[in-house]
Amino acid sequence: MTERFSITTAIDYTNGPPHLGHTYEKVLADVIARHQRLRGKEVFFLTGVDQHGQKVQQTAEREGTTPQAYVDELTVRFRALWARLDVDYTAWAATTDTDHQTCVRKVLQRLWDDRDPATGQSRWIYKAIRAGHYSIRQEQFLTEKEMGPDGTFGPEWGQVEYREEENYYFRLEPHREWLLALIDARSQAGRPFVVPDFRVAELRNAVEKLAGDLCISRPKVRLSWGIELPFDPDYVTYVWFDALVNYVSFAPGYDPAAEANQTSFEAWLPMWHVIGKDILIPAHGVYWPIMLHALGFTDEQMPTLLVHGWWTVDGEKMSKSLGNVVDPDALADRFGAEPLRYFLMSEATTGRDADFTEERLIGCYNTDLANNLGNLFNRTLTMVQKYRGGRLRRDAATAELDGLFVPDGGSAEQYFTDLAARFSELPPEGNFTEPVLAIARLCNQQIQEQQPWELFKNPAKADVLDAFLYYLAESIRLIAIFISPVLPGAAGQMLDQLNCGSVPDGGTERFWLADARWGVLPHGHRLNAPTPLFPRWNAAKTKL
RNA sequence: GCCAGGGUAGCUCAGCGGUAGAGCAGGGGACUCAUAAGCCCUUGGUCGGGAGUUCGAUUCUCCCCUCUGGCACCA
Repeated sequence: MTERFSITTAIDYTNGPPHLGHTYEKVLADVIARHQRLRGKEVFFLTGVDQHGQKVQQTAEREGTTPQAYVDELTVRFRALWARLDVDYTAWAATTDTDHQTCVRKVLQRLWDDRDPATGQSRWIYKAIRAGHYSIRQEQFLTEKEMGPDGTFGPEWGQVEYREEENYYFRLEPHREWLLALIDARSQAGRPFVVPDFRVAELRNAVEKLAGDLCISRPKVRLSWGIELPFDPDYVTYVWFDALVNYVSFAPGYDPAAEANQTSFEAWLPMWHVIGKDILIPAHGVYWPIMLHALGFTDEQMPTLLVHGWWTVDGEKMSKSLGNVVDPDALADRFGAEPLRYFLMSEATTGRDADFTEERLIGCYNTDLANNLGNLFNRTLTMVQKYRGGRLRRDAATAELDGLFVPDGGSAEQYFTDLAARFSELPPEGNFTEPVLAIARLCNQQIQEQQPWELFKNPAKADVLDAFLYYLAESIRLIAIFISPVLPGAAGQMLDQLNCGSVPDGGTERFWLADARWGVLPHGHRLNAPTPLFPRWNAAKTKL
């Protein structure tokens, strides 16, 4: 059976347009998903939007529209951006979707119905009254630690009122020891629960200090924009049991009412969740695994959390008040979607914060894409056209070139096999651009070394020239395959220029790691004339 | 205050016990197939500071400074 891989992103809150951070996360997940597909896996890739909650309700009211109309409009913008950036998800999560709402209600019902035989009470959910100061803006009760020295609350909380309110709570503490054991076991097994693993200790600390339970409801009288609790129509679900459930509600074949997970659904577990560092603790690192555990998911079915950092702009935190929020659409307008994808993936070290500057984006584009990759394609194809009328000879004396590309004198076959194996083993948080650039650099070096223009002048060296051109053609075909997760569009153009309309063993997929081996282009194969893939960006052009 | 992660060439980072590395940026050179790209050479670092262990420390231990996250406390 085909191996499976599933990956999700956080779902974005539809209270404002998408920014660079949203974009990075989706591109990161897309690149990982494409890499897995390249390896022949069947991929489930879920992303989407979180549309409920008080802020949406309030903004919609303020703008004189309905919450649904308001979120629909923003949702279109998110989807349009992902389409433009070639984010190739297989399922779309929107929390106002009927199936999702049904699933959330079933999940809650199941936990509500899971009774302790001794008391007859639900083992996981209970109702309780809580009194205290409540921030309307932040939708939460405040504790003493938020109170200032003078007994008042800071302006960041907005209007604060004293309130007595009855709500439903989800028990967290009974799962603490289990979660600690899971975190430790996963680290010991070499596949940490949180990647990169330097965040594991952070999460562990948070779990050790876990206290109190999770409030999962809001009275309808003050928040109507949400999913009604199945066991109490006076309440709607508060964010986590709505938003987090999307990971399973939109997955194929999940049925919360079933005793055990269905095999059709289990086949997609465990999942990778790509999230920002701000929502690791407590949402994804604490609430979510505990929710899954209460629902009967096994330890083996628990996800891995891939936690990425944030983007700053010119060294400063992105914020609306600073006015430095980067609009991904504007960047794509100016520089193109693919260069933007490339920049995001090569500039950021997964897990850490990264800085965006326009200079770096342009520098990265010119150096890597125009000068290195693009120019390599252009010069290679041009030489094949000029020296051999566009045709390759596969049967030339390749043995003469063995060892040129490999320090220890290995064969071309071995070289390609090793490269493909190494590329295949890249972890999801790995660097997908540098290994490809390394191949391009090697090719550029070898061109200088072999001096094909001299070989061309010497009829006695005709065989060597043929062999060398074939070697270059195969190398750039390999590059096209390897770079395809990051630059799917450009990689397609690369194969077009190589006249690889359909890849031999690729089946329905155009990019297939199985094709990343030596000697695929047939004898007499005709390459197309080159067109520059990434025209060099210069300052004059920016003024156009 | 506690926990974790950083502090290595101008920039982004790798190395993590045995004479300091890569890419980019800067300087010089030879070449011409190419998007004035590429290639070669090169400038540049007492590897945050101090002490210790060791034949030997960027690499291990301790202390300190500093940045980033998380947690807590005071109020």
